[in-house]
Amino acid sequence: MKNEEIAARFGEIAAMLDILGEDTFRVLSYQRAARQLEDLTEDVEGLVRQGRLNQVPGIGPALAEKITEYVTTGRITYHDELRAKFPPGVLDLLKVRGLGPKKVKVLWQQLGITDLDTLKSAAEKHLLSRVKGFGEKTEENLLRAIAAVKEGEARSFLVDAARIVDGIVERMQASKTVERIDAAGSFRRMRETVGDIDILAVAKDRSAAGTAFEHLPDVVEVLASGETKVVVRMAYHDYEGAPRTIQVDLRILDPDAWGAGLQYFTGSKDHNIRLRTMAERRGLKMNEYGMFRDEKRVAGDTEESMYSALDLAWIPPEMREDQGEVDLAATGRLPTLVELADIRGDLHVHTNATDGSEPLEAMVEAARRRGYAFVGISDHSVSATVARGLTAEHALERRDRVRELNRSLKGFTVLLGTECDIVEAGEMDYPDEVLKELDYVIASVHSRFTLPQKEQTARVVAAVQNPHVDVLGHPTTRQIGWRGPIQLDLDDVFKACAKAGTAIEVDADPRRMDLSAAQARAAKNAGCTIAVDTDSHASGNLAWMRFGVGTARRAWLTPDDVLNTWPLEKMQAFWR
DNA sequence: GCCGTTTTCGGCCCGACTGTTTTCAGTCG
Repeated sequence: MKNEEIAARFGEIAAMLDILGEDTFRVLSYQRAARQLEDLTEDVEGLVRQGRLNQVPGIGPALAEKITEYVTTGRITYHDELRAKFPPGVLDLLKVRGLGPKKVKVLWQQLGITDLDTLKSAAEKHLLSRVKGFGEKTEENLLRAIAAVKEGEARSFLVDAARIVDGIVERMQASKTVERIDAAGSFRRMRETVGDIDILAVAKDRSAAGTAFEHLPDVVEVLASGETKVVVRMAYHDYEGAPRTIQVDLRILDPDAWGAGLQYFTGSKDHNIRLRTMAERRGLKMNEYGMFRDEKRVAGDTEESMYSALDLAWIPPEMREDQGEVDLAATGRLPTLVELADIRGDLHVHTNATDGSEPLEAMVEAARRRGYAFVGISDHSVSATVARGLTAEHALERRDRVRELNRSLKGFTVLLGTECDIVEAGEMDYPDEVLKELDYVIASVHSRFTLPQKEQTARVVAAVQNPHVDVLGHPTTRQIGWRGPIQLDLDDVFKACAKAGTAIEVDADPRRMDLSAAQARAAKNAGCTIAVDTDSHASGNLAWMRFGVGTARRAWLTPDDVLNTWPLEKMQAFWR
């Protein structure tokens, strides 16, 4: 998909225009288009072919032309021309917290600073404070911010954000300074990673709440501290144990503006812009304090009241990305999204027979305690040597153990499956005689990641067409922050899955989130059934289901679309 | 740059906070 490549170029164009001092609204147009391209469910190349680019909100004639140019020639002349005006490194300066286009321009054109290292030494030598608009405090702040950029202030995994949110909510409640507290922002929308955390609170004594927030354990820096807003950086260890930091914003709201604030700070930006435009046409004014007709507030205590003032049904946060959800809400056609409570079981679970850390019985018990009706055990096949994959004999050996468990468990079913490697050109790692003895088969790519798109696609399509294969596991194999996706024509894969009756997975491992929400939505539109799994390697990982469901909701999936919400018999019939 | 059931031109979200300023520009979300 060239969507991301074009989005990245539009982002750069926006940054360069911004530094050059061009019209802000042109800059915003490029930024908006970049966001839309990132979230697009369709391959932009297809849209170009079908002449449907103008259907994408925020893409007009000028941007459509640039997209078409990139798709046909692999470059955007306008982008190249702008780039030629900028020394390499200047755009990196924008990543520094506190540096925007205006200041970067001054640094570059007045001081000749074009990269982070030069900026650092200039700040250390106090060369910056000689320039108008820069002072001693700015130099100090910049040095800290440069260090943060160099440490790779990456976005945080959803699972880590959830733990941080829970900790903050618990401690702030214990401090007795807040009457109400909850998280908004991209966390509430369940984006696969979050850049910062937005916490909203209602407090009688605002400054007491702010002070309590600033003094939470793990706060390493207070970035801003005002009457209604406090911003801090917090240290944490990610779910794999690596030390990291994340920015957390606290907004303090009036009780009767709770819904308005929740709506406003949940976003997304584009969703809110669309609502504000609607409000304006109705002679209403909409902001984080409420919905107003002239000076009179007509809504704001609940989110529902805000949407209702615009004659809209309440829109689930996961759908608020300006992808057509507002139209559906206006006409009462919003889908009933899948919920965590709809999930009847988890189909992607490993044990210590391969690379999991706990025995089969422990994983079964943990799944049972979650209230599931079934769990599928899917250990690796023989070719997965790093994961100590099972030989065919060992894979089948456990059938008796599972039968025994199923006899002793009331109202709960253990399914014995496999996560079987797709080997070579799409053959399965186990022979058919072995696959047909198992309750179900997940087929996954764990090798030959660098095949060209044509071969890789043919390989995966061959695998999903195997009559014994029931689920395609983590289809793109991407791992956030580490490994990009394999080259796959997902449209072809989706078509093949839909035709063969093979489900396709949303793997909720925080690093995978594979399929992504946009891809899962495209899969649904292609007629695929989706399995939402955790790929658990320890019993604690089963809780990742919450984030898999979040991704499914971002993909607009209903319970009907999700295989593992179905009754066992229906699911097994689908497999046959 | 985009966009339109009052507009094909003239709008485009706007408030909070900081730092350096001495009344406000820049940044952020």
